[in-house]
Amino acid sequence: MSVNRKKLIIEAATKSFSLFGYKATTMDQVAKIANVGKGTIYTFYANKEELFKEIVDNMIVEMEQEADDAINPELTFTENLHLTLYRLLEFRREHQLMIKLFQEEQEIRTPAVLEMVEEIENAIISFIAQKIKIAIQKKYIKDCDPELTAFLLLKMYITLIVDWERIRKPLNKEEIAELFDLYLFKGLSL
Amino acid sequence: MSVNRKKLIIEAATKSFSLFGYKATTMDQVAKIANVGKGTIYTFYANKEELFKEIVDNMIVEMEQEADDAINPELTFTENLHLTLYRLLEFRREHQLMIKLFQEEQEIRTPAVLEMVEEIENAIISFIAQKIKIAIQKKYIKDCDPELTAFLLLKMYITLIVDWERIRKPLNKEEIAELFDLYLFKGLSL
DNA sequence: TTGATGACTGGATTTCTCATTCGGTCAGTT
DNA sequence: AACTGACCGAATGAGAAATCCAGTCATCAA
Repeated sequence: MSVNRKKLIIEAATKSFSLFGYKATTMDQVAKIANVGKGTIYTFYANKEELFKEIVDNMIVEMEQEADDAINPELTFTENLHLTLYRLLEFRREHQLMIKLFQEEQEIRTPAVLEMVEEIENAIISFIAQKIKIAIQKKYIKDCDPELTAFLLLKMYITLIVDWERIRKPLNKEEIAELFDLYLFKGLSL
Repeated sequence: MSVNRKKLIIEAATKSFSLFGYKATTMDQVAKIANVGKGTIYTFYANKEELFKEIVDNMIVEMEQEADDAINPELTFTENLHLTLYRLLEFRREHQLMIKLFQEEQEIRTPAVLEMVEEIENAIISFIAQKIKIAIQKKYIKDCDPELTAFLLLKMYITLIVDWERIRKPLNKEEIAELFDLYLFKGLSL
């Protein structure tokens, strides 16, 4: 083959979805950026949604890698969990495609986007649940439902970082780590 | 006076807002149900929004009374907190006006409704924060920011009852009480 | 004279119509 | 056989016209 057309398409689509979101990206546009006939895209992907899924799945892999990189074996489980969650939320906050996706989820509610956002949430929860499962096995924490715990941890994290900021003063990284430790690990009881 | 027109208006407005929501309730409709001229409403309330606020504020008072009724002095603080939060969320789930409000908040996003929903949330948080503050004074729980804690407790409760149900099997009252106790009071650490 | 009223107004919203856009196909080209 | 882009029609958007409704105020009844 002369050039890797599939790669060109993926790059073009990533660029376009990140820049304009799902709805505002047209297949003509992707074809043009990729220097490829529109029909060629359909030899690799059945439809726009499948192309989108490929791009999002790539991003999820990238995100999980970043989260893994945040882990430092020198630190305790709690500290690492904090770092991981923080990195995941940072990724959500900084990554162009994520930003566009959440915007589109809120404002336009494109069904394909709602679906993908759900997939991203599930990927995050599975990722955390995996870490929790290991922590239970290694007796770092009490026995509990890993999925439910992961779900709760994430929600609590989002509450501390995003929701609380919306109504009161934002918290810095250290304060969040402290609160996280207080509420979920030490517990409120004396 | 022959009849208490203000009372008639409040009753009519409560009925209409509960049945049709804010947007779909017309001042003509309220006037008709109350058997009152439309202009009369404007002698008591400056505009539709003020009338709405009166109705919502009445509901908040009712809700707080119900939550207080749920408290049983024989039980521990944790158990009572659980009962209170549970009752608050039950009220939210059962009360016709609440249901309509949350629906309208999600689907139509009427600004006046968004504002009122926020006021309701704030009322709930203040209510819980008050209980927390007392619990700290009486040394039932660790020292912590009462507002932030109330906020987190409520969010966590909603997560356990509403959000988790959406993606997995719903939890019953006892399971919630148990999880609530595990996560927030005992903590995950061994 | 005063509290009550409902016809009236105009800005906002909805509905209808027509024009445009874009996902997906396929006949033709290389 | 791989690739292309003109073409199709369903979906969406823009614009105009019709309708709705919050809020006013001239009028009325007591």
